[in-house]
Amino acid sequence: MIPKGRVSTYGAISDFLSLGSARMVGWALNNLGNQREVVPAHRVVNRKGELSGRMFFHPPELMSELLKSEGIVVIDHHVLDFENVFWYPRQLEY
DNA sequence: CCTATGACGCCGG
DNA sequence: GCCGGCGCCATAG
Repeated sequence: MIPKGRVSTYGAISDFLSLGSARMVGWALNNLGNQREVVPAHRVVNRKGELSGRMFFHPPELMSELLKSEGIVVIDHHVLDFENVFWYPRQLEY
């Protein structure tokens, strides 16, 4: 659900879905399997706006490339202007 | 069973 | 704001 041009965090998603642990979001993303195509995993960063999961992309630079193609500026593995780009999960948004 | 290890994050000092 | 400690929970060994 994360809109293009925005990013969310492991903690926010865990909180919204009441998963009990932000780690579970990382676990889920790592076990997407065939759903990799429909889940925008590249839009999930840690609470500091850092691309902590970049090593799971092939190649690793793909994560920042995807974000850049959506208008997000990434500098040194960090989302620029993170506070304003951050998106907290809601019901739906069009 | 028990320990260690994470795509993590809150809290206290 | 940084850092250590700890809670979190699925998995591997």
